[in-house]
Amino acid sequence: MSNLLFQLNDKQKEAVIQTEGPVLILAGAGSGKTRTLTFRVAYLIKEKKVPPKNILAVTFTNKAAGEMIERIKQLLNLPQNISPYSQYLPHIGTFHSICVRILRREIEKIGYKKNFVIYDEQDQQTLIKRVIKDLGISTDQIRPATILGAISGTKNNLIGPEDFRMEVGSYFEEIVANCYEKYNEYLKKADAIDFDDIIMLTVEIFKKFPKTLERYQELFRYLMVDEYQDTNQAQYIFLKLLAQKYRNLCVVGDDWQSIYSWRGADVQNILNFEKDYPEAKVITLEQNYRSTQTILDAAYCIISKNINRKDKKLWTEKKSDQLITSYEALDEKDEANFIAREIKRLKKKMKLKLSNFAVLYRTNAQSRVLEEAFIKWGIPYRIIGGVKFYQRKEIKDILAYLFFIKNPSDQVSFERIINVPARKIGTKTIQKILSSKKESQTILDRIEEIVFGQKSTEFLPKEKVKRLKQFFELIKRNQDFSLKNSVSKLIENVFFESGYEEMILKDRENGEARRENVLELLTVANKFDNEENGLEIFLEEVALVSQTDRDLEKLDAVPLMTLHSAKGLEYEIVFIVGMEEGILPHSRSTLSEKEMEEERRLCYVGITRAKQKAYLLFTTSRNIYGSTQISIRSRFLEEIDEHLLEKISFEEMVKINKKEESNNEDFYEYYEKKLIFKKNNWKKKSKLKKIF
DNA sequence: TATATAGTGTTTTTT
DNA sequence: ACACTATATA
Repeated sequence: MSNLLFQLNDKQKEAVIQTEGPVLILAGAGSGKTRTLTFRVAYLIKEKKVPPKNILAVTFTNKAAGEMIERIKQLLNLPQNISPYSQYLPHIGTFHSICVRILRREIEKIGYKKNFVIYDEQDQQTLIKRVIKDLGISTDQIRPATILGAISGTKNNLIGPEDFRMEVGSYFEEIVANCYEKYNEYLKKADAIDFDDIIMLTVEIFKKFPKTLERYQELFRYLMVDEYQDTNQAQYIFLKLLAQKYRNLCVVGDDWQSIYSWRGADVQNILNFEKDYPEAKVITLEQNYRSTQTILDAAYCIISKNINRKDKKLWTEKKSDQLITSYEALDEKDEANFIAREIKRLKKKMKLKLSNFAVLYRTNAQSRVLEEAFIKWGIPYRIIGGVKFYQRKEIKDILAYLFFIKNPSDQVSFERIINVPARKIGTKTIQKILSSKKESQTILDRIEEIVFGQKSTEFLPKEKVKRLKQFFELIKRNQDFSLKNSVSKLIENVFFESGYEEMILKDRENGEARRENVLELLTVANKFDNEENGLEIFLEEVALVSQTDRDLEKLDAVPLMTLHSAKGLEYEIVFIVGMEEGILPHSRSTLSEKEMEEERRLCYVGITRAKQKAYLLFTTSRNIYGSTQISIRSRFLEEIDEHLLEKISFEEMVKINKKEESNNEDFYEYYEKKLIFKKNNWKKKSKLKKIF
């Protein structure tokens, strides 16, 4: 182990051996924070002889947790196939996965059933719409998403419906208060909790039951938290309560990379750590192992304009041989073509893989033009983020069947599947079933009653009863089936029997692809086939896992993603597009200084992803919401010192490419046309547009 | 209940 | 430009 410490620099070592008491590690971009954290865990176990089960490490993504477990296994020389719940491994997971585990054991204390289901964003949407409808609120003025956002923010601040009502100060808040109450009521009726509840209810239990809290304080004696700048109030209190007794709380983060405040993350948590824990040891990791000094300097130019931050100065031993390149494109198409061109050129010249590049943008809408250009130039690309696997309709539908089979009270899942595939059962019939249902009755039981009851045809038309009976039998059959068969077999069964397969294959265009998605789900489910209560574990995992780790990394392709998705990643060459006022910084952020600081951090995160070189692109004019607008260079671009920048004009770009690749017909032809286009000025734009 | 049409609002999304 | 949703109509 002490051998291993040689692999760390002095500051990192300091952070590792300071095992007792509160520790704040301010880890700059690329300073090896995950490495430090992992070593610290290994050090605690090997040198300090702390039992692994007394260590809790919290990350923000399942991916990060998975990677950390892998690295710790290696450091501790543990077998690869060891169970993640083994006593030889510390507890490592996201806030949500840790809290769900706690809730499964303790939630009955506060009157919930312990086999609750977890509603994701889509489920929440459906539920809140139902609430709004039932309360008779008009959606002309207020959008469901706004109300949901307000409720979520409130939950993140640990404010319950009653407390919220007391603080109501406006008409809008009054509506939110009403919705909040009913929303929670409906959740409870469906034995469901939402993402925010996972943390909030755990804290509630800790506060109400000191004995229970103490048990967890004893268990998690050593606490470590990654990405601390992204914690919200609820998570902050959760940690505070757990750390109260032993005060062994080590947090790692970088206030300069806080980019999720709009989701409730509070930078103040990291900025105030020393106030909360006056005896805290503060260690700053400033040596950067990723980028060149030029990149670090340029990034510093931008971040240094922020007032609300701790100061630090990143440095590197890497020498800089490349400046930051800025390119003024004619429009977004030229911008995209420049990148495609440049990637082709550099890939050859520097012997890079496509996955060594990355294109980053502020908004998802910007990806389309890029995709078109990559297709045109025949460059494989991959969109990171975007529509997630588990959010695709066919996957959600099949999962809803499983959820309903497992929990026949689950109203959201019920409404999702009752008429998919079409069974001619609409809102009217659904309404009748639900409103006639007794409190203690499951939805399925009520349907059974209707279908087999004496006066069934008085209650509903014959046709509907027949359809409902088919649905009832489908669910019943599969409930029985699920008792004797594996999850994957169950999925298969549901997929065929429900007529879902038949339905999606009618979609000539995407049917086959959608079918393959379901088959992909089957592959995921296979992993749970040998587990005791496979269905349960499978649904749990599916509710908490996003799709990030499912990216097929095999194919070499250029990753395209938002600046947010890029956090934590690194690439040799990084392109940031749309360095324009209104895009980066985004127009919605220009009103408040706080939000402007976040945009600046976003830009900082983007630039510091680059190991060798960063390109900053902007346009002269851009098509936005269907109309062309003249663009203004981003203030962030102006903030970078002149001597760090190399500006390439359109003509220079053409010259470089002609010289280096005069044999490429495609390219030659394209730029000839573009040159003519530019000479011909703006007036003829529409005419020439057709050529490209 | 399914489908056509007009109207609307456009950030970011680790769980 | 475009996708999504609420409303009208078959």
